[in-house]
Amino acid sequence: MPELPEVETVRVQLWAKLKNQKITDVTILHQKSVAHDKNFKQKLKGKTLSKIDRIGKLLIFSFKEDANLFLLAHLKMTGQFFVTDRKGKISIRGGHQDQNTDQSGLPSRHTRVVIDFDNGAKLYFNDMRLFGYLKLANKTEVETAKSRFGPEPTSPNFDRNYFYTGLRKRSRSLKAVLLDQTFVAGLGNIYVDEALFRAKLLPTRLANTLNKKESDRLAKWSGQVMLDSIQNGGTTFQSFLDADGQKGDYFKKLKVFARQGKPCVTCGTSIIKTRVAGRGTHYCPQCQR
DNA sequence: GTACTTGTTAAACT
DNA sequence: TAGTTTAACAAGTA
Repeated sequence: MPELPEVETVRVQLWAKLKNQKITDVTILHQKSVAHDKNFKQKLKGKTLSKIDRIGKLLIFSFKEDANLFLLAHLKMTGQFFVTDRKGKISIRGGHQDQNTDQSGLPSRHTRVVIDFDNGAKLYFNDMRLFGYLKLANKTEVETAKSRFGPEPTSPNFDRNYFYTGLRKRSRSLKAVLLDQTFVAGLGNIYVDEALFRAKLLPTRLANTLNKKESDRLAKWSGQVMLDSIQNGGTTFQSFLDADGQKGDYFKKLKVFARQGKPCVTCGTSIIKTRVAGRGTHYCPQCQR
């Protein structure tokens, strides 16, 4: 489940391998993965990659030849990018690990799109469950897509008053509110649980019951857990692999996620796993209130 | 065969 | 109108 830190890690690595490279060919193996766009290949061929941006968990590719053409990429649950070099050797794996790829090489049975570049690199988009997508968009559509994202808690300019005001007018659980990308962008199931543990707040706590101090604590940790993860190359969980097939290191630092039944690192109480806002949720019943 | 997994959105609801 | 809830998507694992 790639969240902001994993997507950011992938963004940096893709740019390192593909910057200013021209697309020489596109192979679509599954139409759904390109939003059923019949002109996908024709529009991309011959375009030179000039930038890769990210907002929340969405990647936005720009091209030198056409300022009104963008490629939006979302990995959703099981999307993953691979890049191979001229010799076919894998130089990037990022996103959700596809067990099959290790055995059968590329393209694997979950490869949905292949993009060839003129330096001999190939970009593979694998997506087992087909939730992810590569989608072409114009400037207006990109602006619309961007407008649906709230601010990122990782930003140094993240506004704690906006956060507090937003919490006060929401009657849902903290878990649901933090997962809402229109309120704050970038957190997914893993980092929501981790941020709540560090802020000592229960996932079931209703957002409008927090005081300013608690809100500030949650704002701080929401950003900090993701920044820490980026520093460690993302989280590997069934799973995320980064450049050169390296596993993200952050998994080792998770304090509650996937630790149900294990002792809380702070107080030793058994970590609980339950369901909140329709999602698997982990917390310490002693430390979090 | 059944339950369960998750990011996002559309639709129905208050 | 805006916030909330739920189903749906999809295919794999336990």
